[in-house]
Amino acid sequence: MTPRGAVQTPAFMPVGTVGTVKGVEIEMLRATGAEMILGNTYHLSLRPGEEVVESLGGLHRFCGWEGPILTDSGGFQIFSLAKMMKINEEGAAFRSHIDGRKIHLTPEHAIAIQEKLGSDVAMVLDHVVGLPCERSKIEDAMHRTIRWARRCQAASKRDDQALFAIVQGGLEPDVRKTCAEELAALDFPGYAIGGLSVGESPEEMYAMIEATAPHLPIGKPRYLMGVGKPEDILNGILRGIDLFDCVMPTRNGRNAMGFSDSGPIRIRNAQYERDDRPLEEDCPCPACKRSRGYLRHLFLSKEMLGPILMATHNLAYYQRLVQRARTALEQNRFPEFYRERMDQWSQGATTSGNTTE
RNA sequence: GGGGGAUUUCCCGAGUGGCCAAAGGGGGCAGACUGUAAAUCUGUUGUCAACGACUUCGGAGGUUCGAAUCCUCCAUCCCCCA
Repeated sequence: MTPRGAVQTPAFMPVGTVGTVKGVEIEMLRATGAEMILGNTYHLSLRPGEEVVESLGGLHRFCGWEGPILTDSGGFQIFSLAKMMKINEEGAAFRSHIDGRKIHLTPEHAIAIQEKLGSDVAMVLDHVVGLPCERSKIEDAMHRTIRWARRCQAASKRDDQALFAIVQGGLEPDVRKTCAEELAALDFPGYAIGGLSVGESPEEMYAMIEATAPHLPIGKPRYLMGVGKPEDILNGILRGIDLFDCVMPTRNGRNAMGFSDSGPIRIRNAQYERDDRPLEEDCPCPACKRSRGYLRHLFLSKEMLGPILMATHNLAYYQRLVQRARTALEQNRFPEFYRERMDQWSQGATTSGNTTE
């Protein structure tokens, strides 16, 4: 599927914004079962700069990950760094979050940067708006995203790099549909659904996937950007999504939350002080060779191994989750698997996060 | 033996008549985190029948309408002079 090998889908791609999946060494990352990871155009362009990455052999060699890499375009930063960004038809003008200098990111720049980084999949520059948002703004952003997608397509030259388009449209089903159809006509090798998990409810998000997916070309990868919690992943798969990425396993892991089949485990909580069990009984990750009590101790002691182990566990958990989903799909029993998982997670939630006492 | 300084809520440490259940840190407890400005952020941390009441600032008395804050004695610790 990519020049660096196939990726089994549905797949979860860990996020390595600045050329590292935070806290997780490449060896460990591979061991979790991850096949493809993310990098970020905006961040890497700011530091160390795409020229530097290129001169050091491209992003793969630079960071040591030999598998496929997808780079995000910086479109998400139009949303997340909105306070220091101005947008117009030409592109986005950022104030660097590092040193305050002005950065111009146009669709053409976004492509040029990603070509220098040498990722396997590049993303078009899109216009992400936070939700809720008034319809007129959503329409503007959607049309701009399509115009920018055309410009990205025109600027794209590397034939060893796929370029994915991104569907926008906020919470307006018909705007999503229009966007999907117009982008589908442009014949991109893959399509993403963007602008979700930016303030809306899970139900609204699922509804938007349903409003979009049917209008995307059949047989091409569908990537739900930035999503999400374990239950969001399964809900995405249920609605036909092939690719996911999210900072949640790494960030929440660093912040002492572990994911499990019984729901989230806030490992700092006093209830785990003398808990001899691993986070998850059958998990093969290095964190699960230790007790919850030990992991808690690491966090309370502010030892860096805590975040490292927890992030690693979460990535392993996410990989095992999509792996199990793949198996269930192959065996034609995904709905059962889905039901089973959702039931157990919601059970864990009703017992106030107290997983197994 | 003489002189001076200290003692504050779990810890450190502000506060020197009312606006003090008492600043600020730390620690504890709980929560948040969805294409990463995040190893970050938020709330909470005397007790209770709790928009009110009660008990706290080394101990015991006292002054005052009112004391962590002023006075007396006691205890403990530190410094200086013998």
